[in-house]
Amino acid sequence: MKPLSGFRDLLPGDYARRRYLTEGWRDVARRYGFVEFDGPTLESLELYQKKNSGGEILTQLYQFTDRGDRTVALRPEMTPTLARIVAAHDREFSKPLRWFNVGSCFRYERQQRGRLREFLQLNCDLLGERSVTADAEVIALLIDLLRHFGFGPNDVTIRLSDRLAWHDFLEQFGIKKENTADFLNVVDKMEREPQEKTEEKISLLQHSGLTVDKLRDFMASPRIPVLEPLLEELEARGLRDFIKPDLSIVRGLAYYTGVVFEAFALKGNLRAVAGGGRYDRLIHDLSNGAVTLPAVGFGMGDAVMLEFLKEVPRATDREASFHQATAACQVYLVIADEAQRAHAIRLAQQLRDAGVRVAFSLAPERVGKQFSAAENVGATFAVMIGAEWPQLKVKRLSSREEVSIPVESLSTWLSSEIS
RNA sequence: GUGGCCGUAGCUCAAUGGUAGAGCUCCAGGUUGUGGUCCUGGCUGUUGCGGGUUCGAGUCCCGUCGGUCACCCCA
Repeated sequence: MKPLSGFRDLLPGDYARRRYLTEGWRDVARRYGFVEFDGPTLESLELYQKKNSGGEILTQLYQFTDRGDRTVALRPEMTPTLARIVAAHDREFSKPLRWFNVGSCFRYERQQRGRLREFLQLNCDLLGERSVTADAEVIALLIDLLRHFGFGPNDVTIRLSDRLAWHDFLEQFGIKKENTADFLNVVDKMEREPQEKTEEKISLLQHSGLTVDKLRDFMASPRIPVLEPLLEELEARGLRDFIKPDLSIVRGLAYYTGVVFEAFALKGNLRAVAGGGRYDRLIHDLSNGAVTLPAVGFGMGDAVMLEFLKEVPRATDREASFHQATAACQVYLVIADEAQRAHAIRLAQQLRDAGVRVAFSLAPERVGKQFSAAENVGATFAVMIGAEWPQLKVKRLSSREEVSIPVESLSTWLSSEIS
């Protein structure tokens, strides 16, 4: 019996990796004053259809009709849920809101490395603030998340763009607002398509004098005026190294209105590890105009991150030390003399009361086996309880150093050794 | 959704169309107090599944399911 395609069983080792990731996410998000919230995994299909998410994501929905004849969908992303919740509780919170969430999302896609049908996503959103500082704050949080896991500017780049730059550009050529979305779609694809195809697409849109060359010139322009204030803020934070302005980033979701960005892994042939942007109209539209809240945020997926962590040695080392520090057990009691078992069990209990992670052999076993078991559960120390009770031998398994100490000083000894 | 490659023991893999194997893991031993590298023994397979060709199919053909890579797109 295997799980469904694109879904995962998490064995303890896998789950430890997930914990490393999610604990890091929460730790860094809280450093920025973000608070955690959650919402339902299943939503009304309508939430995603209403001009909101738009585009590709609608074709990837896990949707069905429930027993009450409601058309529902597993959430493919968190933002519509967040927007719905915030619109409903607008008056209960002072602004701005700094909210984050860690939860499962679902997309019916063909799976490959770093892409699954159920994945965990970190979502961080700053709501109720229109200023560029809010954009900077959110992008700084994204960068700090990456730095926290050991990634530097040589490992990952934030490609940064702004849809406003495109709106201004299109206005010069008299391209109508209703054609903007189609046009951004052309930009989104032009990196990957032959020039003739791009030309053909452009000619289909009503315009005056726009050519592919002009488009390329614009995209190659060294300065993007609308981005300057944001870049200055990031410079002031010392995070400019991570940023690469890139007008080809427009993103597929329909609701973005301003700055958009994607964090790209430069190693391991991976894909975007995170993406987001400003969506100042989503909450307004979702609430039919009842609530207007500007917002900016991003999502980061676990599937790509878990692969990415394996690609960068510095990140891998950092993760390894986490796993060592959180191993199943710190102390393994080796019962060398069965006559002392009662003492050993009492000792185990005392240590556990003191917060130490302790295990021991549940049945009589050869000392050699017990040492193997100590190794296998990742214990730092083996404490041997034998005929010389109440004297104990304490062995550090990594170095094989052994000291002999009386049982009453074990607790003190351990607390000074376990850092 | 489109295309390429691959499905053999828990894992990694082998087997010119002719009796399904190895290494690792796991389990039990190496008699009575010391583990990562020793020795011995043991367990596990409807060769992904279903058809077909053949005296005979893990091997060839078709379908199907699963994995993987690329496209697509994105976390």
